[in-house]
Amino acid sequence: MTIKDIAEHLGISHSTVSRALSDHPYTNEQTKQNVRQAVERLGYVPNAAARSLRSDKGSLVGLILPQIQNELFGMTAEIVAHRCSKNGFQMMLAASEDDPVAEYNQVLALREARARGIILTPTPGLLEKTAALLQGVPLVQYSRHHPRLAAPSVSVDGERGLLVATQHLLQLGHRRIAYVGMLTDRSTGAERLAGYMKAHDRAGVRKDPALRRLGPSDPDFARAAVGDLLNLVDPPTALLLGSNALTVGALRALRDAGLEMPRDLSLIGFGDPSWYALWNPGITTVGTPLVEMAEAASSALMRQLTSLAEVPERGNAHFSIDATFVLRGTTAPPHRLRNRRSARRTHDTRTRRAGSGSRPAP
Amino acid sequence: MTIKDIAEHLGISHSTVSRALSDHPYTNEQTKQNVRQAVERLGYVPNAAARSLRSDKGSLVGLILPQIQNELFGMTAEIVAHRCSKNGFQMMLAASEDDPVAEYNQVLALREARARGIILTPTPGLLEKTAALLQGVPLVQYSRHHPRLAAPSVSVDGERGLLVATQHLLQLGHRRIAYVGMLTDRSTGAERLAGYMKAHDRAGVRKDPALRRLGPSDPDFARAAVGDLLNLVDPPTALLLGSNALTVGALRALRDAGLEMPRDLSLIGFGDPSWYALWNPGITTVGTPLVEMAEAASSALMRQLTSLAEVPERGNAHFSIDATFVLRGTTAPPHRLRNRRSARRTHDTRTRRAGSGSRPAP
DNA sequence: ATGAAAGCGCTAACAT
DNA sequence: ATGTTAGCGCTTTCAT
Repeated sequence: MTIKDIAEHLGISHSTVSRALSDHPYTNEQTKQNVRQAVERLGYVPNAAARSLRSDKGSLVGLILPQIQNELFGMTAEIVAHRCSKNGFQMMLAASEDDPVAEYNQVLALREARARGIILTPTPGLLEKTAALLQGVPLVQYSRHHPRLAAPSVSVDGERGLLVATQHLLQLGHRRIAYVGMLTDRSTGAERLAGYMKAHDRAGVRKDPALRRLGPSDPDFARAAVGDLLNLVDPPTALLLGSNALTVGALRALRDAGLEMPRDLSLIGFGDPSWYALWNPGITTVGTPLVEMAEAASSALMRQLTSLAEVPERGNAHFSIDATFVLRGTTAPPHRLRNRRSARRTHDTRTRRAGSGSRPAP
Repeated sequence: MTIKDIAEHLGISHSTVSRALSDHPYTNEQTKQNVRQAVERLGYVPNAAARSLRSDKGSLVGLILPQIQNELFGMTAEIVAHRCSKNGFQMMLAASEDDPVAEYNQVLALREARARGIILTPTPGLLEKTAALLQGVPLVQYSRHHPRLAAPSVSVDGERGLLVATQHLLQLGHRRIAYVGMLTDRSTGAERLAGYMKAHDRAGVRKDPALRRLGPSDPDFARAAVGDLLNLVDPPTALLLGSNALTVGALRALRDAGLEMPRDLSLIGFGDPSWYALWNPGITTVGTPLVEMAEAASSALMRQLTSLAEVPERGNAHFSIDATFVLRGTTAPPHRLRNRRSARRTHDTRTRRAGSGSRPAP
């Protein structure tokens, strides 16, 4: 079923059909009716390929995320999709699974489909040819940023987030605070670790390297690392996690060890999936404001796409969204300092902002 | 940058370039080298629209899910995407948010892009024109099925799942078992309720309509419904949930009421996100075997796409995947029957199959 | 207000 | 082995 079939069926020319369908001003109203009716009856569906070939009116926007089975990225995808369709774009989602080759293929597919713009969470090992492919395409880096990519980025301020979280523990009296986080090849891993370190430096507290465990953002890694930390001669009194997945693993290790929080150990998680609040006691955490981040990324891309300038400014505008420190029930003064049981908190859902950072224009 | 530019640059014809790029057998090896080099240097990226216009070799497959911010559908998307790319297809994901109009637009976009096949979780209010648009397209219904769609479906056997769960509670001695589930306009809602009912009938236990609350699959609905149930003159001793979202809401209501499980109330959730097992005590639940379901749906679609038959059989093959009954710590005999504390279970991760159902060929 | 015709970038006969 | 040519379905001048 093509535009020509419709034309033939109606005994008119195919260009008239095209005009009728695109609501061209100088077209007979009656003809429009006839065409619309025929389209309906014959079940004609326009061919997007032909259209975008002729007039470069493609409306595809690509979103490449490391994984989507995770509440964080799932929600991101939903929000970005929403924002795209509200602006007349069609979003295409792909999962790179942190594999640079898969990432390359996805970027290639998007470029072949002449995507108008891309939002990408770059893998640490981003291929050189991928970066080349991305040249000149409206791009926004999401959640992570790669040095090779000269494009604006939107990410959570992990340094401040972990700084505030660590300070909270230090203030409670903890001196042996463990950190299980991601490797520093990811920008996020490096930043979060830096926050943890900085808090110690500022407070003049000695940092024990044995208390830092860096690895992949995988529950199993955290489970092993935490199990290991608990067996130390001088074990930590508090534990900080560097990602959502790592928090899950830590929780598992703690359950295996039969430890109770915050009695035996204080814990601050990362991310804030809905079940953290449901946990008993609620999990104190460094939350990532998903909605704000996704909105900011969408805005940043839309700004590039609708930019009046011929060459949209792809400057290194890095938007840093503040993390949210959510104080719940898994933190308390270390065992040896708690002499009054009454000091223990229960379900506290107070929330406060962890410092102030730059914010993108709405 | 087009194929013509490359040809001009090399002083050859554009068809030679095309052949070189597609590795045509009768092509000079040297020419191939030259072309590949020029492509690299000039940064040529093929135009997917032009290609699919000429030779209907589109490789797009659509996946339309109600929401993706949920672990269930997120994982599904990931698995389907994986299976697609392994078979040379490119997956495009869209979220309908259970809005029939959004659903229509997504199906239309997919049809316009000449998608080769679609996997869809139909909304209950599927539009007639959406069904018309889906005519003749390789289609698989996922997780839910709509009577208007004559296409194979893959879904979890919610009836058996809830039957087994209810029987478990009845065997423990519960006689007042509440069920908070989805409305019966969704096929899943109707089936799960049916399982709950059937278990009562088989055991000859009276069903109290006041103990059944049906509504949207929304945590807030469940929270209110459960709060209400607990205030009954003769409150339930056990609670069954009909979806993941509803389970979250129920947990919230129970926490608000300060109730402890399974001491004050037995609970069986639905779905099995990773944190159910981490909960203290572990949440007994009717699990949905995501991986199996997603694999089955992918297979069902791939079978249609690679079918040798001219007209692929779009018969009503409904694949029903068995639910998994996961026995953990939130179920116990009702209060009045438990006279020995020792009967209480802790973290039990034993798993068993809830009956046997048909299974698609691998 | 409508028809005729050109051309978007590519592939695939058909020539050479 | 390579060049020439004809479309794929559509939009968009340019005539009429």
